[in-house]
Amino acid sequence: MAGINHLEANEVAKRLLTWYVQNKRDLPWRRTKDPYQIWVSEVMLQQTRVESVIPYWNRFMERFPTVESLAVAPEEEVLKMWEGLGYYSRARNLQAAVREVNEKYGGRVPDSLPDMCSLPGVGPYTSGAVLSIAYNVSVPAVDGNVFRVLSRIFLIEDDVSKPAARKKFEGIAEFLIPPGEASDFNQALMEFGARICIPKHPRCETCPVQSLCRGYREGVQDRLPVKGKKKPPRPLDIATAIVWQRDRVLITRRPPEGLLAGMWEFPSCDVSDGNRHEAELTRFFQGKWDVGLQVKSHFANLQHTFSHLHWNVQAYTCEAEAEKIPETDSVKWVTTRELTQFAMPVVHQKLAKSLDGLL
DNA sequence: TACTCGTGGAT
DNA sequence: TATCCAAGAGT
Repeated sequence: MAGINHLEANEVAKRLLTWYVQNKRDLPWRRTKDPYQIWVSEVMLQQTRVESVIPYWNRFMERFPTVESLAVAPEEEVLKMWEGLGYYSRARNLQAAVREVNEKYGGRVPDSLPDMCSLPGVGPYTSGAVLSIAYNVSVPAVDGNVFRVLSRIFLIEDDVSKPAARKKFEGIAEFLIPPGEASDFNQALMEFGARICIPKHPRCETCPVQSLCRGYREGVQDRLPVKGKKKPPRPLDIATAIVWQRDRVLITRRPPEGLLAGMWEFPSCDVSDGNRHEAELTRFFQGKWDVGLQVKSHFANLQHTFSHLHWNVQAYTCEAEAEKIPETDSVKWVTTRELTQFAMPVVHQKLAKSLDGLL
């Protein structure tokens, strides 16, 4: 292995493993060896904090405890269970993958890398994580923690935001795995990164591998890993119509692909071109349902920032001829009570919450 | 390769 | 307050 000898590797691995066994957190998905349940946890944990995932995973396991229970569930119910977690294509891909496992593999989660990796939503990290953690297969599972930990210990200055860096880190991570210890060791790398070798101000004073850490020795641990800077979110102006008909309000379902795919929302349109919101909303309803829309009053102004977008949402209370807007698979008239049954993005949940005062 | 795709918490 | 960013994958 490039610049790392066996003695060094063995010592680093041994100390991380020992530290993990003595210090690991009691997380709910660590109480099971069920590959499906571990898989679900890994998907939920993608780009998401442990504390956020715990209640979602507990509810999800209660409702969908097995591959088959998730495979046969209505997609809308799965999405509702995922509401608030973000990256909703994870839920759609997970169910598609589980259905594939149910049919092609008789309901047993694959224990081979090619099979696992071919499933939708299962990439190089998740496939390695499930195989190693659930089946103890000796494959690497390189996530953001592992990039950070290895880049510091071995002083690697490759830009980890570039896909090319992954190969090098996977090679080292695999090289480090003590024979027969893939499950604990891969989790040790991640747990260590989450608790000791943290992004800012790493706790080097209490670090079990301090004496072996090249980054610490050179005093550069705070500048690792090397990572390209993100672009700021692009601003987007949105106009939203709160359309009432007696005690019911109009909601529509977003398209099955793209931002917030399949989520329900109050009818909205992009008004970033600077046109007047009333005119744009009226045109939107005219084009979609061939119905007139009366914008009554400004209702709320909400800001919401996504990874790459910044929404400025202006919501208006409106009136329209409800008879001309029939319900379909993607159009519903619902009471505020029924609203809670539909998966909505957080920004529209906030609008929904403030609707109660309107009735 | 670079961009898309959410959310809430830490600094 | 602004920025970063957390157990990534798809295109």
